[in-house]
Amino acid sequence: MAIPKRKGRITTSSRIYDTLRQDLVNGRFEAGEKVAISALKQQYEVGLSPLREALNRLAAYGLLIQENQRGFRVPRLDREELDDVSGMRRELECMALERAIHHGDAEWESEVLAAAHRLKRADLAPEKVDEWEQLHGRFHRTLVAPCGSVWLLRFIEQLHDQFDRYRRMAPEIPETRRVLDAQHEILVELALKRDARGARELMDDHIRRSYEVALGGSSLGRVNR
Amino acid sequence: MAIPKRKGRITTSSRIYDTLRQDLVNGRFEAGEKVAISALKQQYEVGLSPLREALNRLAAYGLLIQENQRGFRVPRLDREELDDVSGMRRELECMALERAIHHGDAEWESEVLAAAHRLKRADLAPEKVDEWEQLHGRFHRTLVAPCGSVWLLRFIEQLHDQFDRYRRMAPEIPETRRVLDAQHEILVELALKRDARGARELMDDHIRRSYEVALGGSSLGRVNR
DNA sequence: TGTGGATAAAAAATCGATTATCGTGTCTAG
DNA sequence: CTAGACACGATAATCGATTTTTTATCCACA
Repeated sequence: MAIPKRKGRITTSSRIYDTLRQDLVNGRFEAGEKVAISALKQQYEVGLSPLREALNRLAAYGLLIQENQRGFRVPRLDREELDDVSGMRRELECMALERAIHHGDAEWESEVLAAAHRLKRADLAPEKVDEWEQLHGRFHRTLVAPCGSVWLLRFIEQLHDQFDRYRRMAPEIPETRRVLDAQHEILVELALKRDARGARELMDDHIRRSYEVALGGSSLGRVNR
Repeated sequence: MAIPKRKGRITTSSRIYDTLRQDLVNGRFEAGEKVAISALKQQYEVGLSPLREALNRLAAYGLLIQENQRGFRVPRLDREELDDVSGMRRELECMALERAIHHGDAEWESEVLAAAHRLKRADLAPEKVDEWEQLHGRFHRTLVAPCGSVWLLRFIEQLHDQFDRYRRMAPEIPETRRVLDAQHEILVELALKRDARGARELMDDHIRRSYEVALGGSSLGRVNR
């Protein structure tokens, strides 16, 4: 994979961090797999130091597990973990949405509308899935952006990344996909109408349904525990 | 400062991480200060690589700010930030306490009692403040431990560290200190009585009062913004 | 057959040195 | 004078090699 070299004040370390984060969220690594540092080194064509710094950051962020003297591992996919992440997403994202609806101004309304539109118009071709994911993430971020708490946003982002590890493993369920997409539209409506209560409930349902989808993948739905 | 050279499966990197984390939380660095890497290297007697890895982790954790090509800085103390941290602490810690009261078993009750007792009996001498802080942190962690969510605990821990940067700068207010200590006792009572509602409210008040204390330090109380 | 222990191979962590970038002060053209 | 180019010392980032630790392998011996 070619990594764009040379781009302003970007350090190798942060470049490889971004790339790895994407790849981890998108499930390009086997869950539970041990990270072969020297393999990554070759694969991404970076040196050891920036690579290790990136891995350290990813571990602190929760996308890797660091074990002293025995390197890094990709966290396993675990039913309980998914339950936890989903539950917290519901708590925090609903909280944030409610606050955003209180504080958001006209500019926010415009951005929400724009983000929703871009998402709706996005190319659904399988090879463009990354692009769709990008827009989807941005839509959700835009929605809660003016919640007034930097830390809340930070936690939500983190949970999103965790959640997406599961969801992106899961097979598509066209039926549910349609519902989820429709909910995006309604979320916008409710947000613009400043219906905090309604938006909150819808967001809760939205995440619950996404959870159902995420559960479908990675054989966590089965009784394998 | 001598760092204990423990054997076992501890890496230099994680050792220096723990030490720096402590020192950052305890305000041993000037807020806003630029981290002089080579100075730390000497001061803590470690190599560059493990030191940089630790700094990267701390930045991902939120105790440092990383700016590409210009190293690391200690975050400034900022009134809005403290408001945010306190607000989130109230939301999350109350949530966790309520859940812990639901799920906690007899073993938990014992541990809460023990932790509270150790805290109460702790030496209050100024040179033993680190020890008290240790016990205080452990008490709060024990209280919410069985909340059922690993991520919730993780976030709370992170917010605690942020909060303590402010609180430990602040001057003692013996009056308030007495009230806060008394609240610890009552929190235990309410927890054992499984009075979720009451405990929640008290925890909220507890954090509000701590906030008042934290605000006192670092000249954030003044209208300097 | 299985267990313990020595040892070799592999991987992780760390070091010492090099390279790239920033910040600052100085100089010069306009 | 002043804006901009340039050079240089300081600092951050990265590299290549070395040390330390873990993991795998093999063999003696009960």
